[in-house]
Amino acid sequence: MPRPTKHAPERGNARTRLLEAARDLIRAKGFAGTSVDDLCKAANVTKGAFFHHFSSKEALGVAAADFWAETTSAFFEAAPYHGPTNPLDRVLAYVAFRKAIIAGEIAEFTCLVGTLAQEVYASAPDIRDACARSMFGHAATLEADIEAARQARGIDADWTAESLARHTQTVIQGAFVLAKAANDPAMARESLDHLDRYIRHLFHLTREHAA
Amino acid sequence: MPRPTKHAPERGNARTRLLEAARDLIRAKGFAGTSVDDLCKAANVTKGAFFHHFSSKEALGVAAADFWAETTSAFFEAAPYHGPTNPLDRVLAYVAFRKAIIAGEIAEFTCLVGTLAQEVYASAPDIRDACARSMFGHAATLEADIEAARQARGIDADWTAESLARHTQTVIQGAFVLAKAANDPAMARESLDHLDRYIRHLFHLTREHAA
DNA sequence: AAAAACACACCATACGGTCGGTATGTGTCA
DNA sequence: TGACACATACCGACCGTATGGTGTGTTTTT
Repeated sequence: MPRPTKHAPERGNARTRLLEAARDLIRAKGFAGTSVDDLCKAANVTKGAFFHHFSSKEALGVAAADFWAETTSAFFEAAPYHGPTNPLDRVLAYVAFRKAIIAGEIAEFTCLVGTLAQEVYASAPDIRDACARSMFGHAATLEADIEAARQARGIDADWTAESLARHTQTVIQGAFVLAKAANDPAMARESLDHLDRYIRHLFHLTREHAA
Repeated sequence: MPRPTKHAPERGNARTRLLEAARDLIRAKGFAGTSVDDLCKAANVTKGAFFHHFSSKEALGVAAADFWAETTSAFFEAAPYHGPTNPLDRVLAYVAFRKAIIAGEIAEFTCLVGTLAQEVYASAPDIRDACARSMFGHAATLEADIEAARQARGIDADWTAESLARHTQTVIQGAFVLAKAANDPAMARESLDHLDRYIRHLFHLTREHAA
């Protein structure tokens, strides 16, 4: 038994709890709109702990983006869309999966690094770059399947796998913006249908083809 | 001659100058990251003038979104993409125009209401709704041409003009997010090429078709 | 014993907002 | 036409609080 002491929150994971609080609060209120005190309250730690683990609020922003990259990587690696043996089917399954997880509270399915980058791209280059690493790193995980599908189906494309992979992220990020403006997740799902249709067109698929 | 007085900035347009400052500063630093003092300094007015014209900072946010809606409406109405006689050509010309104006400083070509909505959608519903009006109002200006093109070309679509019009905005908003993260406008233009290709596919156009 | 992981009181400043006052335009009526 | 009343536009000092950040001390782990 780990012998809990007088302190209710377990010691040694304040950093993680702060990063989780950052992930949730920043998605709901933005970076500048989330104060250090807010984060400490949500993580159930004091300011001392905060500045013990992060040299500044901006440093937490960088760490939060890195944390997002790690957790989402693990999440998508474990996701079911890798199942199909056909590369193109995996790509379409990815889009379907992204659509499927757009449900519930907006703050819970939207993207931390998209929000963060849009807000601080000019005032906090370190955070922006961490966001870029997460976003484009995730896009890169799609490239191999897209390229394999392109060659397998002999598509003479005037686009690259890299470019199409990035475009999927464009649509997803834009879908989040419209969903927030309309306060309606359906607005985001709608655009993922267009993305699905676009990819099928690129690969000369009929709409009946099952993903 | 209007007889200028001892005051350097002309009297009577403080409100407009504040809205212009808001448009520029919020796009660069975000809403929460822009203070009332920042706005006053940029507009060359005092706080007294600010709170004379706006009851609160949030009220300014709403007014800035409305101001954006007005100015962009005028801008797009006067834009050259309305030239072609063919509705589909006008739609493609719109996409080309949107691509063409993505150049220079990021803060200067990105969308105020997209940034604003993404940041305050949960904490300031009034601002969010004003952003939605601007964004979806603009999208609606494309619907007629899309629908006309669909009928003219006899497309049996499983999508609506309304939905495709919104999707163009999704791609544009997402393109801005990626451009900010990568700190590179080319990242945004790239996705507009995919949007152009998608629309051509939807309408069974060959790539050679000139817009 | 030493280092890491906190807690907490405290600080300087920046923030949104208020308030009393002044300058400028505008309508009205003799 | 001019004088007065009134409204609008704007100024700038001030207020209470929230903010990011610090310093010192205490607890827990190694």
